[in-house]
Amino acid sequence: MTFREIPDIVVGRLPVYLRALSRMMQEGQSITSSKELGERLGISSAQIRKDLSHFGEFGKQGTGYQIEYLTEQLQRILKVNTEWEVALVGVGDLGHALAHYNGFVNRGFRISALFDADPAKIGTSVGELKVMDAATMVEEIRARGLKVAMLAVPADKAQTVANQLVEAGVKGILNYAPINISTPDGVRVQYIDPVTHLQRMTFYL
Amino acid sequence: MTFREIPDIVVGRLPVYLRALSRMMQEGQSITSSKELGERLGISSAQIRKDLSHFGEFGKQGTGYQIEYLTEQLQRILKVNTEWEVALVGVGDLGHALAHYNGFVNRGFRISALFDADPAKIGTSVGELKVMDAATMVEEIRARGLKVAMLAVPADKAQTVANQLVEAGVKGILNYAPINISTPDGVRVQYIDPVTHLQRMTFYL
DNA sequence: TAGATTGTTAATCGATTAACAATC
DNA sequence: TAGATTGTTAATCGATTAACAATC
Repeated sequence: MTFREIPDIVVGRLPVYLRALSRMMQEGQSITSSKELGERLGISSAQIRKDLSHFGEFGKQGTGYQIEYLTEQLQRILKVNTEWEVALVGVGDLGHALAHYNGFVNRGFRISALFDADPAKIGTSVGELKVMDAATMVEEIRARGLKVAMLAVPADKAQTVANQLVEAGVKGILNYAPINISTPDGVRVQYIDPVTHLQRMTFYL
Repeated sequence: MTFREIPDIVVGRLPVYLRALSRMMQEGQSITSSKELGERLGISSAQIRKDLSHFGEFGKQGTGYQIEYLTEQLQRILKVNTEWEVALVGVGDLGHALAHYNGFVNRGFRISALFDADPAKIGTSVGELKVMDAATMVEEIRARGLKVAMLAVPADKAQTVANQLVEAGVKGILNYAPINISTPDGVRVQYIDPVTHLQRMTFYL
């Protein structure tokens, strides 16, 4: 029952459950079952029940799950019941799109600092934020106590910037650069590379 | 040895291998080993050898793998040795960023058609492409024979547009909308939702 | 040759599923 | 009560790893 024993693959499915539950709630539904949720997601009902059982008992026999209650519990488990302030490094096209993205709202994250090394970009405004000089990044992130960052810099800068983020105390990095980066134990990295996803599909075509 | 027997999880790692190999090649390296590649990626050397063994024998005992040769083979296996033309639906901030993204080059993909339903966007230029009316999408995609599409529309439009893409003959959809979509057998969907990735990290913080 | 590394087998490990008692 | 669905156990299934003969 301690966190260490929870398989990472289970943790990875919780956000997907959470997203589907939020959707159901938006649609006015108040109760669901592992069967219904599974059908929506293409996952077996047994797996959903098993996954949830790692964390406690959230349902009721014969009835299912109160969507609002289960949502709250999953948010608590994933620690997204409060809002994490996120640093965004690299304010190119992708960085702009992320800075304007309104999909973070109510899902536990808010971009609160922008950094770029390009003098032409430093000081400009993107949404409500001003782009700060990457040279001040370590200091700034540390002072604000930011623990999560998104990396949207070119591939050949990614490892260097990642090292700085680690130095600044960041513990989770969402890496948009199409390159693997290495970090010390205790620092998590997630990758978003559209091409790897596309290549995974073309195999089957 | 037929494709049906290859585990999907293995297919999912091939693009990662390919990316690392390209990087090594860029760095002027010409030979690598499963050990070295594994260390770069945080994967065991045995797993890399096992994964590759599903498709053939690409290395040489005592030496390792010729990076150029292995790259070619992986490109062929993933069918990215030629360029896929990709339709992009939804030309908001994210769509713009994707349209301008130069990371597709030499990795098997090229965006060749943009669609949006917003009259204010239809006819405008993004890069070298003109935004087309979403109303003509099914026809246009079918006529061009496009098989791959990226979906960057709001969540509440995603399923409807996905249905149209399927109707148009698309077999692979990269979905940026934060919602699960359902498609018939034979149509693959991959998801990119930054928030699910972030939530997966905060669990451990 | 000596050293290194592959491809593959068998063992281990872990994840998924089926089934069902408990119970709402 | 009858029907439905949970949480959990045990069985099944699949993926990873360790080990090593083959051989460059």
